[in-house]
Amino acid sequence: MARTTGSHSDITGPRIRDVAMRLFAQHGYAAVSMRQIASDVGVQAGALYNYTPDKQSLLFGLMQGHMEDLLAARAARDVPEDSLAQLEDFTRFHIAFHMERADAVFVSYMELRSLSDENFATIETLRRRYEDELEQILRQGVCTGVFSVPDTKIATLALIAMLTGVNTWYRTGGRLSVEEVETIYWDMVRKAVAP
Amino acid sequence: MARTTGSHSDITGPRIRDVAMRLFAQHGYAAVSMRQIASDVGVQAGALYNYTPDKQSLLFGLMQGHMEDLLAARAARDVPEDSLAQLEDFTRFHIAFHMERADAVFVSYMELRSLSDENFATIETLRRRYEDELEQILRQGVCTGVFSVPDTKIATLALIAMLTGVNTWYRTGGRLSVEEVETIYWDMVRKAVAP
DNA sequence: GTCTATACATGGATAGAC
DNA sequence: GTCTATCCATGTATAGAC
Repeated sequence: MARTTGSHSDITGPRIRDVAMRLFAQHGYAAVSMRQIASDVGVQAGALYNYTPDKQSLLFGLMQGHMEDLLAARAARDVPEDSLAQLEDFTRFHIAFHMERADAVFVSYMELRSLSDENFATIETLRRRYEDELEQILRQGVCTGVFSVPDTKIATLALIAMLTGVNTWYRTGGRLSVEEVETIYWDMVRKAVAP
Repeated sequence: MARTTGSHSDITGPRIRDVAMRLFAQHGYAAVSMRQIASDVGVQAGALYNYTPDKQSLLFGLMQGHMEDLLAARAARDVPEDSLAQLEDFTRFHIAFHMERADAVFVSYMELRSLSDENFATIETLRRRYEDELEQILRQGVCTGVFSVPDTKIATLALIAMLTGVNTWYRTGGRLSVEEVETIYWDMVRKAVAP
């Protein structure tokens, strides 16, 4: 059936999000203009406001979407029984998920300060929920003597920082596959928390 | 002796750098205006240009100064003989140095993309030189069997990411002293690279 | 060395025609 | 749903007086 010329609501929306994510990751939220986003999408600046009330909401939607994808993907996973297998599963999941979404990870970490207070609180809650999963694994393992760490909260943050650091150097098409990177990091994680 | 009223070249210069570092860390380079920096310093915007040719040079000077401080502080240290002691020394040095300069560390990492191509290359060279020191320690230790890591380059980046991650959670005046934090991280680093 | 004043570009966001 | 045109705020940087 016929559609009015120039009407692409089902295409333009996702395209705006894709382009904004890429530009925010590359140059930073504050350094990217709505005109630049529109130009890359192939529309005029005014058209963007059919999809987002303002620039801040566009950023927040991207970050919230990323965090919810992360939690949903994590929740969809079968959790092994013993602590060591759980930690390996978390490590491999974290690396694989984050390597596939370099832009979203970068934006979600770097642009926390660009969020309004209210939006920041929302994202922080989601991020904390994810961190808590790792801390639970560590805490239980410490209880049963499978792991030994000086402080489960600090170890959680230290491991996540280490794992997310993959994004600073990994480039798709490099000499290592995702699985090889997973294995390299798992080796270090396993030993770092060993008794 | 008398000084012309309103003349403070020896005070204003450092103040501009301090204020700019703090504001860049808090809001990001692109989000901070020269007017805002001037306002916090207590001068008019035009006066800033007696101290920096432009905003980009101000950022670059801050980052270059930080990296040179880092390398100088590192070079001033006595290097222990055996690999394990070298790694502990590096770990404690990195944490203590970075914890004391949270703003500079944050800016130097987050604002790499705000640098011009030429300035970026200069900073990258300095950063690489620092990373190479850690990689040398790891490489030698692997040779002599003191350490075992899957890949010294990746291990270097993983450890630095983990250590620098302290800055995401540590706040001065918290429950842990700098030395306690050093010890907690050293425990994990030591084990992570153990054979 | 700092000020006031300003040139000039670019930003977010909106109004109304199609 | 998109466009053109525009409002108005804010940005970097400079000129010239003091």
